[in-house]
Amino acid sequence: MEGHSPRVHVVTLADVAREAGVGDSTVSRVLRNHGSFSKKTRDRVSEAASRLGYVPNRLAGTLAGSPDSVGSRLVGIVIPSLTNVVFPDLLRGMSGVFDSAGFQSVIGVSDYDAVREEAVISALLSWRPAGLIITGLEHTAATRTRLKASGIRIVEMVDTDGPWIDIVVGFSSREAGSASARHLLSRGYRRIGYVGHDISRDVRAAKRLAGFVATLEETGHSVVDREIVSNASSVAAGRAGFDALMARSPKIDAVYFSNDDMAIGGYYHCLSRGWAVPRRVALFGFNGLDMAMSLPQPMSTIATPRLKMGQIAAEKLSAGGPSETIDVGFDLIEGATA
Amino acid sequence: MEGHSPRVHVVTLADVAREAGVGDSTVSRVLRNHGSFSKKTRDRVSEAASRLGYVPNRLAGTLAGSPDSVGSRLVGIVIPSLTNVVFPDLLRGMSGVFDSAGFQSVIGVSDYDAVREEAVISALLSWRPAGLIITGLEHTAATRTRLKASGIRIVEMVDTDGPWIDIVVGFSSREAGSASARHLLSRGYRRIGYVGHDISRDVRAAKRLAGFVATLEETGHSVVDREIVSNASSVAAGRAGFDALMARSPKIDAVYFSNDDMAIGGYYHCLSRGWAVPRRVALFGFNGLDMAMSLPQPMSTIATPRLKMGQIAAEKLSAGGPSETIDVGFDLIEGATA
DNA sequence: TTGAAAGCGCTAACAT
DNA sequence: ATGTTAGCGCTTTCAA
Repeated sequence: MEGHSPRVHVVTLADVAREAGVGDSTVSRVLRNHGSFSKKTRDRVSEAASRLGYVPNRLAGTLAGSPDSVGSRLVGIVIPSLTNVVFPDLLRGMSGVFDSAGFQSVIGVSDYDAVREEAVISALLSWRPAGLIITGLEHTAATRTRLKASGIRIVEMVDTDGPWIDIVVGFSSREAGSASARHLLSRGYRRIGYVGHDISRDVRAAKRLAGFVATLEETGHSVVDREIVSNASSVAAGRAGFDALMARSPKIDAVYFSNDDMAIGGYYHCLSRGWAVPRRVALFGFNGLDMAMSLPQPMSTIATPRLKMGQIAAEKLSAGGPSETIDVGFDLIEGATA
Repeated sequence: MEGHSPRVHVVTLADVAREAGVGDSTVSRVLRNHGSFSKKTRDRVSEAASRLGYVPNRLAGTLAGSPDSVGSRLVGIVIPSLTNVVFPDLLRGMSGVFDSAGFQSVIGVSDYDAVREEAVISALLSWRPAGLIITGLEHTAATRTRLKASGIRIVEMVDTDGPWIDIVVGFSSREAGSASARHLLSRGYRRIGYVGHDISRDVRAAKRLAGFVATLEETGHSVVDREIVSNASSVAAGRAGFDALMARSPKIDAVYFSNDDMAIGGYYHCLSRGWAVPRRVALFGFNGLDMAMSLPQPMSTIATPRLKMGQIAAEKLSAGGPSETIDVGFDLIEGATA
């Protein structure tokens, strides 16, 4: 800290009060437009405040605030990753709602790791947020306990398959996998492969695969071969995985990908190889990304209501109703690739 | 709030002190591992703390903290949008640094609007952050004044073309545009078009275009036709804009896009039309996204060090050196599309 | 090594 | 309608 800051005196509420020639509490009332005061004092105060460039200290405000109003106008958000487009979309959904509600969000990234998540949640809790929005239902026992003990609103978003804490907003990952399997079967594909990214960390991708496999097996079918790349999902990873899979099992007639990024990689590979899609091989993704739906042949995939989930999660957090589970569902997109 | 919370008593430092049979300040010292205390008390205190499930209240801690330690372990981040992949990448870069430094980040979205930005920054400032990372150099006069008066570290990231406040981490958008123009000219393209998204809001896209046009004109050339779509940038928008442009000016031999998303749309259109790239028409993007580089023909584009910018921005914010401008540069990728 | 006491900047009774 | 007085939960002198 050298560039500026010769120990800047930050303007406080007391400074404003002195400047306006009124008491502290009057300033507080005027600035929060709460309680009663004459029109004249209102003007004097707001004028003094802006003349001094007063910025209220929310830390102090929240600390002093009534013990009823649990927490501040801060909300904590925990997402597994910023790499995956899905999460920025969720944030975007919340953003609108929180903006109009006057909430600020503190964001933590768990990196798909329940232990890191525990640490991140502790850190967020120490800011005494009004509530927490977290991703998925898989948490450590300690996290679950601490969350319940916190007494604040907890929203778990994205997935609905499992035990929850307070409010859940999402859809069934397992069911999404099943629906994908049913679609491929109904189209007549029988030699089905899978290309996925590191699934030990992405629990929901694992659940989709589980639902997918279960549905195939219920009808006497199976995944004939699978290729798991060790990295996070990406177009490049999908392309490499698909290449490896098809080289090993060329008779495969349809591939289920862990998500659209991966599936786009597969599609690019088909383009390069000159393979007709879906004649030579059908492709099925997950997410319903813009990039995937705008391909020369729109991807067959499952579109998830990410913005909507974010919005609902934010609304439920700020509203304060009973605990509940909201299933937002998903849409199977019958694209041109499967 | 009904699900749980029959007015939960949140454990305070005083509770821990009572439980451990010591004074408040002792607990404070032990928990922050600062000052001196016997090994015995250390154990008693930390045991009591974990038995009670104590979560320190950072609001109170920061408020009480020394007036020297400007601000908390909170940093404010302002980005224009969450839609554009670029910004999550920047956040990701910061995330790692802040995690290890024990900082929490509060994020605000300005929606490419200087007036909204002003409001967002005020809101962030009210949490008394240790510093602020904001995007770009274009701010309202009021924002600039308030930022300077705040006395905290301010990092402006992404762009270096213009007047700054404290620390700048980025590259020259104008120069990126120029480099793109030079590349297309050196490859022999002469009938050059432009397809862009709403540029009145995205200042940096406008600067790139300005640099691009200036360089063409310096060498006696010009942009023969341009198509601006009114929406935000997306693959679909790029495709539509490119279609319109080529329908109107079919003789165009190269197109400069406002970014990779848009350029991918153009590429998809060529695929659908069966146009050979770059023979029929060359394409040039901006950003260097995974999606663009993994195309059957890797996109010719400019890759920007987004993670690195985020990292450096975060480091500069936490480190506290003199004001400075750090130019991280960019890489022109000689792909297969131009 | 430890405790007591004085705030940090604000809000919320309670007076007036 | 407005001022006065306690705190909110913590950190930090300053004594002991």
